[in-house]
Amino acid sequence: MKELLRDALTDSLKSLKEQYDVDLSTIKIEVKENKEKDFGDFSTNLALVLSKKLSEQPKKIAEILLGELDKKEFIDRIDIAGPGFINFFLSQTSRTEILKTVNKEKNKFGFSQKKEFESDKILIEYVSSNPTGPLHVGHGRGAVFGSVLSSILRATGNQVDEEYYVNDQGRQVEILSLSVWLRYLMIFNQINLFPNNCYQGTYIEELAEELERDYGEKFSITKEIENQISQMLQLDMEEEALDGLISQSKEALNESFDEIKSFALNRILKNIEGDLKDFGVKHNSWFKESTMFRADKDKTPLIYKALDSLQAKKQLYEKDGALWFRSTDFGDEKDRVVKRENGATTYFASDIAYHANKYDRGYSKIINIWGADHHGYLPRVKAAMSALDEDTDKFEVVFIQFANLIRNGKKLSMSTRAGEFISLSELIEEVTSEAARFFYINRKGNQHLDFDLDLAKEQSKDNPLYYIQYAHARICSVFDKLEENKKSYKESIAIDSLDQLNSEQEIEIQKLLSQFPEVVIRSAANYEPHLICYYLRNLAGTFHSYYNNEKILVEKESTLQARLFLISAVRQVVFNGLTILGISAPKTM
RNA sequence: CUCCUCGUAGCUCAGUUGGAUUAGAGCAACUGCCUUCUAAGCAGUGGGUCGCAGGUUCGAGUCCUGCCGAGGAGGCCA
Repeated sequence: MKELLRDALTDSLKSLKEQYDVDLSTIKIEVKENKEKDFGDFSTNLALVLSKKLSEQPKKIAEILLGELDKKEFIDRIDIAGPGFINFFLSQTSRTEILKTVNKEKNKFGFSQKKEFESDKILIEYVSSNPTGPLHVGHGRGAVFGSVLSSILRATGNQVDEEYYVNDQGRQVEILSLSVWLRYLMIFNQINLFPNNCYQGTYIEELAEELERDYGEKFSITKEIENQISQMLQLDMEEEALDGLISQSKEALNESFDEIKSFALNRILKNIEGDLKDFGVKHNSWFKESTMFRADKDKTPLIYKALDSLQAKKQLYEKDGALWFRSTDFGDEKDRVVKRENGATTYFASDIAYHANKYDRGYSKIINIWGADHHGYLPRVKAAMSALDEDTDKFEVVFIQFANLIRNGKKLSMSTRAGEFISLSELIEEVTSEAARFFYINRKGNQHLDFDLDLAKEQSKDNPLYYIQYAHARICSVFDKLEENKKSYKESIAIDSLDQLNSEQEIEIQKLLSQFPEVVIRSAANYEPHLICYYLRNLAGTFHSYYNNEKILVEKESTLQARLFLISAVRQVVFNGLTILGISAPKTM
């Protein structure tokens, strides 16, 4: 409908151009929906925008435009109001068009295909938590956000890949391996002390037990090494001492250290993947940091390839024995180390190579979902991409704020350090996966979120998810009742009876339905999934109100069929919206 | 100290990319509505100097600057 109005305005703009001889090609025609029904269904501020360019009174321009606007059949009336707004009043038949559209497009309504441009190939990287422990509630919000955003971007006609970047390299993973091994040795009573800066969770002990079950005594040690290790062990160790212990362990175990490492990593990753699956989150690609260090088919490993090309562009220099990247030349606050004095590359170096690889894979958009605590990290990654002559406009990062869990009106405190965290799987078990998804996404991502556990479990109108799902169930139930009454729904009669739908609420519902495609597009363009939640809440509310006000199963056949047609469109749109959010639309509740 | 995100009703938050007498929801508070298609719901009432001060223009909750306040970030950690 908006399109039709815009087309009509474009035509009248052309003739205006002839009169004034001014270039109007840059003018953007905006057609807006009105909230106040006294002002009509739609309006445009075109005359106001033009007034400066033409140095003419807006009202006069509006009149000229209006004169040029042929009275289209879908328009009932056109007014000029206020300082120069042009208001359009739609005819009754054009309003009900939307119902036919929904009825025709069904599951596809609100989903668009891109015509003018080729669809974008988009990579979304999200979650990417370190594989050193199970996912906790802190990861939940980013997980749902990424998964719903992917779904929204697909709904608007793009091809989307969802990727998890696995940091299976570096110190944290070595501490993990060490932690598992030490717990394992404790099973054999070879040591009896566990350092505080090793990983504390009970899952480490479980991994150690599994290790013992699968490998028996394979990783136990001689008395001599036992003494060496015990001597180094302290409850409170310096970080350096811990590194010493890691090298000592590597020496004692040789290749077996890597065996423990990959055992622990695989178990934890499997666990993470399972938790995500239970949460309705599925990545189709798992990119391991370690793959960038492999020299496949005599090719230079990706990490060195990236560093070499920075080197070739003279963006690296040596200082204090380390290798630095001139990120300040590209707007970063200070230069960053890519290779340490000890020869090891940094995490940042991996990230440079990883992001360069994303570009190499030919994506037209590269989106990262990061926790808000990483925001200081963005300038250096951007700097690196600029230095490599990549188009940084393709690269976008969405920062997600942390969520507080609220129970009995009080914040739950969490400390990762002491292993006191609520795991994601515990949360899902408590409130169900769907409620968790909805509550995480029901807020702008860059906003702090209070997640009220009690509310998420509540089955009443206060819980927006139940309220929305209930609208769907209610409509289904009306159709069930219809059959019980030995009546049936006949679309052909309905389509001929749409003139029955002209109460205020019926018009309001049709307006809302026609907004759905725009809401999806807007939430895709701005990366704002919460808009869909708010939209559905709104639609459900309008329906519940209508339901209470007007009996649907009435005697008069034309009215009955028309109302059924209307609510079945509502049901379809609620269903489509929930589908995008990855949430089910139950038939009964 | 520098940089990010933010500040809207008692609480939790929206606000269609700068639009129209009257800035919207939901909680919470008060008042009504079940012999009826699900009351798991609906209708109504009260509640605001959009943090403060300037600026940009026909027009600002929305854009710019400066203050005030909240949270976060600034490692040869990942």
